[in-house]
Amino acid sequence: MSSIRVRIAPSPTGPLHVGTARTALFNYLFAKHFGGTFVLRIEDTDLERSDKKYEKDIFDGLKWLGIEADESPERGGSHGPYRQSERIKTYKKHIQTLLTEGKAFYCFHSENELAEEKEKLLAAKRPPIHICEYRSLDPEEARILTETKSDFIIRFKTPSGRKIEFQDLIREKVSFDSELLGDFSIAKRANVPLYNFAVVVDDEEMDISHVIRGEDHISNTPKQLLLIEALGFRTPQYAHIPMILGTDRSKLSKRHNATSVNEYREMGYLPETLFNFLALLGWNSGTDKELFTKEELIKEFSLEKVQKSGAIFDIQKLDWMNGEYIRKKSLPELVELSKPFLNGNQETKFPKGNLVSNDYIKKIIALEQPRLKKLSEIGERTEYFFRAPQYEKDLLRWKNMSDEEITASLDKSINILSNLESHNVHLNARTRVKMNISKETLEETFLKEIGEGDKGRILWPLRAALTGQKASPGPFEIMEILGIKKAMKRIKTAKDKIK
RNA sequence: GACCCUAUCGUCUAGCCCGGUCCAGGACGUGUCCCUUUCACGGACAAAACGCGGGUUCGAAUCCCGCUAGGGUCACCA
Repeated sequence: MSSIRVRIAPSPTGPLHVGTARTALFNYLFAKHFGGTFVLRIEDTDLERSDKKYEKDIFDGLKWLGIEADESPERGGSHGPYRQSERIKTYKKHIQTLLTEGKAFYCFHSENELAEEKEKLLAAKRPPIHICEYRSLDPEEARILTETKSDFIIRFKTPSGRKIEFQDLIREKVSFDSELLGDFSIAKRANVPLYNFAVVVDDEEMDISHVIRGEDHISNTPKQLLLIEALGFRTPQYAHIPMILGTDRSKLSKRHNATSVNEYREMGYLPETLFNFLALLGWNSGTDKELFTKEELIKEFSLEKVQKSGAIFDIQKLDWMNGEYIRKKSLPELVELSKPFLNGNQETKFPKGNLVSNDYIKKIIALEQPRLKKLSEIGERTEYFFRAPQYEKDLLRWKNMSDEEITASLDKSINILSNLESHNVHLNARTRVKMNISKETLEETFLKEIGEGDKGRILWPLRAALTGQKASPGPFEIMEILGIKKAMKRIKTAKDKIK
């Protein structure tokens, strides 16, 4: 059995797009499932638009997701170089072959002429394809012309009346008529290869066995097949995967969603979330299982289960899944992951002179772990642990309590707390260990004091005074971390608000 | 406009190849309830789909044809 080699070939003209990442993921899963090789090559012959900074973004994004290439510009490999810009010699050779065999020709039309022609055809409601008059120009004449004219491109002499068919691994049989292809371009100016030509050459020379790519490439396939045939190359297996759609069902665009992997990373999504989520976009295991580890995905993945129709990127499901993965994290891991999101707001969240211990952060994060959907939420949600909360006095009101009742409620809390506090001071003095009062003790004491009544009458104003939030963890857990002193201070502040 | 691809709950999808077990299953989201001072977590329940029209068949989400709708592609971008 011949070995499986797949590739992705992003062009570094923008940050790593989630669509590209998903294509990379499918290629990766497919290759790893069969113990094959995953190649990452960079399509950067379009120098004007390519940028090293984006190349790095692509490498980093893929690495962050856990999609490691076996061969790439960074890692090297047996089939390099892996940047198109470094493979120019190879392309030249094959362009020359096509030219001398009369399968390609020089075209001396100017861009303006071409644009005009296209416009006319479109206006006449005809397919805007270019069948070039230069295709039948005498090769010798053409060669002489290339010396005088600098502005020319090389086109493939598309045979007419051919039916081009291929078996797509996902869509079964797909067929095209060569008549609709026109004499497509394969290189510009001084032998700079164009996409359709370059992929074909690279795929051949890199021994690519399976081409798994987005559905938007279906219509490129017949051109590539023609080139493969003309050059006498081996034909890879094709699999065209559905597109990722925006909420309006069109191609995922910036207008409706974040589109780069990096943006999701910055929003506090975990790499395993995105890995899992992207894998499920257009593929499923055929079971009810939805949460998969990378290893499980590699084991389960198969092209037969890939969907044929496009899939909308549903951010709500992504949020849910991220929450699931956040809950799966061990606390120390989550603390490490959360730190960048806390440090980002160092100024406001950690006021000067208020050094916060790792232990303190750990406790806070433990409290938020079940509620978190995105790491980026952590800063805002835990702000009241670092500074006194700001809020309107009405927040303190439970149901329709009067101001007097609220004051009484807060007094009661102060009462309970000061009793506990003095008891604790004694205890700490005896054991010489300074300890906060545990949430269990707090809860037990409060519940005993409240008795059978409506717990909300005490607990809501208390929690509101502590956090200044409509929603938060419970007061006992908060006070355990915050300490009785600060808690009492906040309750007093609340009382002042009522007055 | 031409060509190509696609079509099950709002969304991701199972089922379709090998018609009956599907008055269509799961998940997200939504709603109600339970837990609960609040929010979340957890639990229970509910509403929610076979695009339309013709066939074939005793029987069609499943097979065939047409229509419609959506998307993609038609570069000296990739």
